Amino acid sequence: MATGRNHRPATTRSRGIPEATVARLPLYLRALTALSERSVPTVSSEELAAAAGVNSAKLRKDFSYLGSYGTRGVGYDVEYLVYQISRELGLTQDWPVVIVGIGNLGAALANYGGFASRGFRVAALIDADPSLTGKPVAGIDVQHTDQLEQIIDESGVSIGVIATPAGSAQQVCDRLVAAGITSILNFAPTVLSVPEGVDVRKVDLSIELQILAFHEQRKAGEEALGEDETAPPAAPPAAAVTKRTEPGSDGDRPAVMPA
Amino acid sequence: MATGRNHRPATTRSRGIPEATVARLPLYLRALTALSERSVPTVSSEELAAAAGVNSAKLRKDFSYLGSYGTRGVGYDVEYLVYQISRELGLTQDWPVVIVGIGNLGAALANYGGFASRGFRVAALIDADPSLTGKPVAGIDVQHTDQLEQIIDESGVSIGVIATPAGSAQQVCDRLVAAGITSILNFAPTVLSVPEGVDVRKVDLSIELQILAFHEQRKAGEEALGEDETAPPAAPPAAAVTKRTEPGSDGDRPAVMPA
DNA sequence: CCATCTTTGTGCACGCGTTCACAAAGGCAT
DNA sequence: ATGCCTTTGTGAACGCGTGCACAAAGATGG
Repeated sequence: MATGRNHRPATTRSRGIPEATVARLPLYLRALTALSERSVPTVSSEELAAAAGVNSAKLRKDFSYLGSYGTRGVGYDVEYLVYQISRELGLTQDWPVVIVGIGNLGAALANYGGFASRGFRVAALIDADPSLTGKPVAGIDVQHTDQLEQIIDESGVSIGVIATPAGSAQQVCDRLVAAGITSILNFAPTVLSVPEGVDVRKVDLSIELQILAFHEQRKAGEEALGEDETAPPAAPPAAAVTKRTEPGSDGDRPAVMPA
Repeated sequence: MATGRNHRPATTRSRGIPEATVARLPLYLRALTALSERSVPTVSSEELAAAAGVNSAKLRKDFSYLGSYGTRGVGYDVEYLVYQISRELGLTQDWPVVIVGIGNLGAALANYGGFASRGFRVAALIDADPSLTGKPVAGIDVQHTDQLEQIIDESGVSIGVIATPAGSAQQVCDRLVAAGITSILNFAPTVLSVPEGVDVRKVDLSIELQILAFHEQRKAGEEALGEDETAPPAAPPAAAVTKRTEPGSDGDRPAVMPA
């Protein structure tokens, strides 16, 4: 089995900044950017917290990890804070990104305008389908998987986006890592196995919907109480379960992949 | 200010099941489905944990919240577990879903085959652009925003997906909620404000990339140690910051929206 | 029927994250 | 200059989540 890697404590305090705080910095940055565009000079923690959708105490503690950038009695200087957070997140430099798997989702990602504005630049598009090779998507010619290593080597990208079917994801991942990629954003519904030192973040629409369904069911169950909620459908070892998923119809493509 | 809502403890133990466990159930379900398709009858917690990318102790504890579905010395019956988790997540019933905002992403979502296999059915597509009205996307005719309330009322959906630009998101959200939607998956880069009882989950590609960039920067900084890492760029109140984001270019559209 | 071996289920401890509450700090008006 | 008022920054408490480690349970072979 090719698993067992990719398990760090998940609490790696990178330079003393808690992971939970890092995950919220982009939220603050977005809210601050909006304020900046409206030429608002300063904000209080209360206002900014409301705009970011978090607790004000949490926000202040988050900022305290970055340093004392506020002024008591006044608040935070918007422009200065934008810069500080941008710098902390590493957004003051340019991050070339390669997208592998130019299906419906990959194409959508390539067209995403929010990349450039945050310092992310789509450096290359790669797909295994020969019929796509050479065709422009979002103004960039799609290149064939065969040249993956060469492309990464030449463009010097360190962040890869995987938007391939699940079946190819691990293979693509391995090649990306071997070619020098150290950060991967994975849209394929698979658990990727990577060596230590490589970061993987995953986005899975299906999972989010399932979590919503859980809460939705709970809400419905509370209203119409007294349903046949607790009725064991079959014997534990007996396996006469209505399978909803016919083989091959799912778990094969990432969220948002076309047919 | 129209904020201050949408803040529940985030630790709502729905029926005793921790939120963190609920978030992992879809992972287990996916791994189990794969095993089921390979006709594997039983799995141990160790094997399944490896396939799902989690700790085996964590997995056992997660399952313990659902009940004692395993057999000591043997493991878990795959089919039975698939059913139990599906039932717990509410996937044994059909969940009609409405997608609002048929841009590049919305269209990609509409084409996503993983919906149906998990019990999610795209009931309607809605967009504000009149030129899209009536045109089929993924076999479904796009309908105009004017009919939003009517559509939701007739189709009886309870889950809505927002893939509109950020500027329209809150307005769309309000209308969805008013029409009876109680669960929202938000792709727009905005903090949605919803009344109590409505669940919102957000997916933001830009945020994920920024988190990756942070770690990537940290990795690079550790290698090339001794950089001018700690060099305050400007005075705090002075605001001569190189703004990377020109107004309107960002924060206006959800991740994966076309131009 | 008994012994052995595997694997579950969980009690317990630990650590991170969140929140409260308040003292310190700075602006501002008088 | 002085006092008041606002807001930050943080010490401390609490709660959830995670992982260890082991006892209980059941299957399996003799």
